[in-house]
Amino acid sequence: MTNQTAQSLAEVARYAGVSLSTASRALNDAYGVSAATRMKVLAAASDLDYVVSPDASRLARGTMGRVAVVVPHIERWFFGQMVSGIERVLSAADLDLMLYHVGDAVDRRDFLARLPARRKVDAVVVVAFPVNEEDRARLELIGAKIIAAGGQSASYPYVCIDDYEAGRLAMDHLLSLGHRRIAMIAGTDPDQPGWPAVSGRTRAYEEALRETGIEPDPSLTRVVDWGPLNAANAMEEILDSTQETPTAVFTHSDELAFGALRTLRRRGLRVPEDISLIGIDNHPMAEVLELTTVAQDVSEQGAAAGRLVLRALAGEGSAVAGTGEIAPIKLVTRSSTRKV
Amino acid sequence: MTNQTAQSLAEVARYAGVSLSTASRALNDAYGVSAATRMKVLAAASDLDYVVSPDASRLARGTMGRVAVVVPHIERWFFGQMVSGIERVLSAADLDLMLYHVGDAVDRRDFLARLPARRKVDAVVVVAFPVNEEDRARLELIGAKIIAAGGQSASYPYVCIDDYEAGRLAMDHLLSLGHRRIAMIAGTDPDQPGWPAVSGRTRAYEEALRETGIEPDPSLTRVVDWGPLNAANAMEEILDSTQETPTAVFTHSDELAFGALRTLRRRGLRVPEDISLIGIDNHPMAEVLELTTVAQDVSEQGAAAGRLVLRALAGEGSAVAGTGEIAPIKLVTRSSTRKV
DNA sequence: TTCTCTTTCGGAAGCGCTTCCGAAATTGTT
DNA sequence: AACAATTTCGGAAGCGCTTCCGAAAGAGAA
Repeated sequence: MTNQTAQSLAEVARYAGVSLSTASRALNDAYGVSAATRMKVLAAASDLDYVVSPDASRLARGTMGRVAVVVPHIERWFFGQMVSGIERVLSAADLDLMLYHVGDAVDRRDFLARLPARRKVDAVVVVAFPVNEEDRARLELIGAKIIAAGGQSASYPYVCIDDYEAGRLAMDHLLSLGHRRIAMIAGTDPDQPGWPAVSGRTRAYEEALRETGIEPDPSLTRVVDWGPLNAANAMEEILDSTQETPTAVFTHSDELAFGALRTLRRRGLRVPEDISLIGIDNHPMAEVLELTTVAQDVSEQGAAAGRLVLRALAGEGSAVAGTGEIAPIKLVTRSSTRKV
Repeated sequence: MTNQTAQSLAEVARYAGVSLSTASRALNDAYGVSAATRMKVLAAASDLDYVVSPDASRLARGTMGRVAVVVPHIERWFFGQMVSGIERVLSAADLDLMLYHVGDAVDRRDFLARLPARRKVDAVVVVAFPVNEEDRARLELIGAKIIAAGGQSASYPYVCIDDYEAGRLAMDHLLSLGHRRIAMIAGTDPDQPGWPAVSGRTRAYEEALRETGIEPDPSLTRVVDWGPLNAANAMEEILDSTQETPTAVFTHSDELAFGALRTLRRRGLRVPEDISLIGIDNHPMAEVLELTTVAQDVSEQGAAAGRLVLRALAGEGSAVAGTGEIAPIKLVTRSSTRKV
């Protein structure tokens, strides 16, 4: 029974003995076609192993059924989690996800100059990545909704954590353990010039200290590109540049903490006996390395972003500019921190 | 100068004062249209901020310009790297990448039942993930090329490492350091039933031992789902179930090694003083944790897979079934292994 | 200057589908 | 049984583009 495959609706219609339009209706509308003929068409379609060409369908219908997801780094944990969450809800909604890697400023320019005008997508999700007013305007002009994930925005709906709160959770934890001399390794992305240079996490560090009556010591602070090795170097610098070793280190992310951890171990400093260490993320390796951290569910944030897309496409008012979701965070105490 | 945007080629043609067909040719063919008129059209297009609708273009042309990338886990390092490499070459070739997450067998069934028939893509790259003969046939029927990444296949082009070789590199390293009592933590994916149960890495373990005159001891071996924590447990089991502690541990991946490392540390076993540890991958954390490993460049494998796609689409004979690329691997010696 | 050979361009068909519109068939009403 | 109200279905236009084909225009040859 090698039943041939139908490549077009026309073939199915002919096979079913109805007109093209009726066949189309049977497959979609479901109205204006009798149950009997619908069955006939459906049977024919199944017989011929036919499925509509979504492209032609959309061309005629005028919608895309696709959403772009733009990430600055595909390979990092955070972005993988995010994409995974987004994919989950988009695929459930039968939307296709087109992945775009936009590394540096050049890429970004290129991407925004091309995709938008190409009207290939109904929406674009930008992950931890800024879109300026002009680009936003262009995108909206062609009817593409914008959603931000992993970063706040006044111009479009977003989902992210409260970076300041996350920082405070970490810092307050250290302070409550009695730590006073606390170093910080801050993460930054040189390729994202538009991104707020000083994140809420840094602000949290400074304010938490000041509220405890401590003036932040610049020699205890380093700003590095995300990545464990950079943090490892920063940790060395910090240890070298100060006479009095800090009793705790707050890093902007777990991956930075891992790097710091390496340096500490190499220097013979035990964690947490000699020095406490805390990160942010709850990266899977954090559990393995017993790192105390501020947990966030990135995959779930991705899912939330996906839901924002769905709402925006449905034209619901709830997905308007500035409407954001703040994802929950939570201190996860492991054995990398202890009383001073 | 709020120049309005053109939504269709027709508008551009009118604006440029040429016919629709001429405008189309000016934008594509580049043949059969004089330089002067081409300039006119190009100027008009630029004036009106116009870009062709790739969908309509493809509908008319009959090609998709898209390739599906199917991964069982988006969020893991390996897959992130792979996708990142694929994306790099596809986007350079102006192909869109549609990402599909296919977790378990149900997803797989669903995916293969839908996408193929939907003729949405020109090719599909399956990452570390089996496609049976029937599915392959269906995909080819609709003209979609298949490429495998991170796994071998007799039915379509692939790119992967030689797992056996990788395992041998690791095992031979340990053996050459004098280790004789070597444990193994093997990785497996319960959601990938079609995947070879016993990978080349396991075979390498056994053969390397036997060649040295050692009969593999089952109590020194565990097979776990990928993920550090599982490996941590496996490591505990191994330590518990044997009187004589192994002098070295070979894990199928670095992430498994990380988990094993945790257990070893907790048990007070020093690496490498008391026990040597080796993995496969050269995961970024391996450098941080000083793990000796067998390095592979996964991103580059992704890029290679992308190139295979390009060749397959170009109809080149070099991308035929079974034609594979074996990516290079290399032992990276760090301080987690030493002479026994 | 007249007649070919090219080159350049417009017309029109068609990609596979949706959907408006009106004709035919069916059902209900009196 | 005759007529109106529905329902079901086919015809055809059109989504935005590509491309074949042939006409018009320009260039070259005689």
